[in-house]
Amino acid sequence: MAATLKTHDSETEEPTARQEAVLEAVLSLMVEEGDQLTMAAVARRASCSKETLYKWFGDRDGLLTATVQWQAARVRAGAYDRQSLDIATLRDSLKGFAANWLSVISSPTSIALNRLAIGHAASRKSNLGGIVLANGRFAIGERLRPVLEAGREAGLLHFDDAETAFRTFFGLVGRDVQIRLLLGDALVLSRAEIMRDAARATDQFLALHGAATSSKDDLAGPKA
Amino acid sequence: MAATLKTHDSETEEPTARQEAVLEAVLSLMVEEGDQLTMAAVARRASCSKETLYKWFGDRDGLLTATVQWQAARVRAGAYDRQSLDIATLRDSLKGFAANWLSVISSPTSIALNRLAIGHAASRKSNLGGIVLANGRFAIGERLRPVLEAGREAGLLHFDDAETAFRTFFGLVGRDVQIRLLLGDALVLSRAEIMRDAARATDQFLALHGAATSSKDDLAGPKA
DNA sequence: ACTTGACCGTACCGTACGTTACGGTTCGGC
DNA sequence: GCCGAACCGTAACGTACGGTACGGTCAAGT
Repeated sequence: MAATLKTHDSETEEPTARQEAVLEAVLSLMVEEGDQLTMAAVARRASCSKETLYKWFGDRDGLLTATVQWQAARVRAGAYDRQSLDIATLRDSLKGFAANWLSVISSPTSIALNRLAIGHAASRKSNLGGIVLANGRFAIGERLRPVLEAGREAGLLHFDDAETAFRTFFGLVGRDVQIRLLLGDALVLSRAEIMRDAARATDQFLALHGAATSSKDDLAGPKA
Repeated sequence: MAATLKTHDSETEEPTARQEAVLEAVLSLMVEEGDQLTMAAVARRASCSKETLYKWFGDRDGLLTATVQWQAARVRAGAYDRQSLDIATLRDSLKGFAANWLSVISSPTSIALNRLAIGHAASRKSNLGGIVLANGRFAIGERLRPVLEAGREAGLLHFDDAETAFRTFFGLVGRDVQIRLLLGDALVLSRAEIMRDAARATDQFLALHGAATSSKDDLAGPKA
């Protein structure tokens, strides 16, 4: 028997294939219909009964939580290992992170998911926003931190606080993209544009924190 | 008689004082309860009848639209006139814009309003997201553009495209603040932090686009 | 063949909420 | 003092949807 996915709060058993099909249905429904994310619609789309939904996921919130967690688990891209860390490798790593992040936040799935989580954050219940944050913004922060630290140790980067440096990078990459997309702006990012923006953001970040411009260190954290 | 506010789509008559009180009630309810933004609750909070709400605003969407437009109209801060444009004045202008923007996006009102608009953008109806975008992100872009252009004409700034330069500034200022707040992260920005972040973002922007660092021009738009 | 259990499809229930209707009150104009 | 318009408070209606119950089907085990 596939135990209820939501026995506790953080207990995350792997969903079965059939259950994954249900989550896929939730996701597709979220992306296509946006609004009509009703239990009946999910059951119809997934060709399963509502009773099964409730048995597997407890309630509507459990289903949404499971969907968010499942999708979040799929997003993780491969970690960038620090090989011979020269400036070219570092730049490529940063560009890779930037391009990956832009791809994620501009994908219809991410947009729908973030809209859902934001709507949920308005009401207090069930921490969808926290899950999305932990697996999006904070996950990429944790994955990028070692790269930045390694860059600093190799003398390629200068900054005081890795977190602050990351947030600068985050801002340079994302700019107004996510908020515009969430608010329904018809902004399309082609693959080429993503690569171009990733390169631009990386160059800007290196201009601020790269070792080449040694006189810019203080920009990492002005003395309050 | 106070005509219905939503006779057409873009026809925006000024609300009367009493109507403003209603909109204020909507806003406060949105901020406090987040979720429970029901017509009955609005009527109760505003001490008016539901019938009056429907007479004035047509339907729920009309009420929300009127609220968003009314709030948007209040946000406009004074435009910064270009006096003697030296580098100190320019820096102060940029810092002022940054601090103002950070104050806006971190205010409970803005958070609630953006959540509402984002939730609405999921369903296709009634362009709340467009209104918020037009009066937020794009309005500040339009107001900042002349400052940037003047800075360039005065030889204080270097960039190819004002829009691109603005988006860089936007990213440096906002970073991850808005998305984190929208997703319910307990991030508090004190007045001092806002000022510090505004200064940091301004310094970073000037490091990228300021005339002092003449070798960084190409960062405004790398050649694909 | 019979039982068991997982599951589908559908009908059903209760509630929340948008919307409408209506009686009562206040107030400006005559 | 009377009338009508604007408005308040509340009740009522219809619907959408979360959640539950139940009968029917299929497959596996005995």
